[in-house]
Amino acid sequence: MVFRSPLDFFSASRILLPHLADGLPGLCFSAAQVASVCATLEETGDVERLARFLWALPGSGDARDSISEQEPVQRARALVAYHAGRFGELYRILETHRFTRASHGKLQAMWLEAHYREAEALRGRPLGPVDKYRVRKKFPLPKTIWDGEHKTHCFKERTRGAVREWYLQDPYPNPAKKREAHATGLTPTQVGNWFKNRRQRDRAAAAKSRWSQHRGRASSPERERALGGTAPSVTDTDSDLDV
DNA sequence: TGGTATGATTCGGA
DNA sequence: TCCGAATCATACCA
Repeated sequence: MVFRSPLDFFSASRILLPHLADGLPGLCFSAAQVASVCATLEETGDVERLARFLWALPGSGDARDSISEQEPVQRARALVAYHAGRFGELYRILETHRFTRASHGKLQAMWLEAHYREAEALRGRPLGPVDKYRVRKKFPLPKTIWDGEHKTHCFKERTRGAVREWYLQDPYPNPAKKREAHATGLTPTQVGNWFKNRRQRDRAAAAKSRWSQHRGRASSPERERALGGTAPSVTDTDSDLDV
């Protein structure tokens, strides 16, 4: 019989030698083969089988140590802990083993999702985007699953000042002007977004101030009703609101 | 923790 | 393709 992979071997041995059941991997597989089985089971999404396989690995000794050095094995342990809701164990695995960049995405998702679930259970309600942001701030990703690179969200004050100047000159920049913005380190898309957001927020502010003036003049409930009773939409008559 | 400012994204319309 | 509107995501402050 030819086995294409350790997983084939694992499957076949369970059929041919059921009395040995899951006791096989620790006895028969090299650390590399155990890692390969873990990776394959993880890929197939068969977490239950993965859990049984891990459970059957040697609990102590040199064999265990060499198996534990394998990244796919630690990744599998983390996955099983996550699915079993053993979040403490998941965090310990993620914090105490250095993972390669290729694994970061998946492990980061697990780290965050586990913390979200704990926070949800604690609060008894689903988390909104802001709640999730706060959870992320409270439990930053460990360096073992993150390259430490921060993404900047806000533009530099100098950059913002320059774009503000252009906006005052012309709130509708042409493509050439957007490309000019390259000097500030922004992409044309970023410049376009900035102008679009600025126009939208200026219109909203103008509409709001017009509305408060209206309200100031509305002295009776009848007049209030005549004006519609709600603030005018920012979609109304933009022409006279543009900066 | 709520409020707010700000950059990015999505979607429909012209 | 560009626009406005709505909304999301992130960051910060009180």
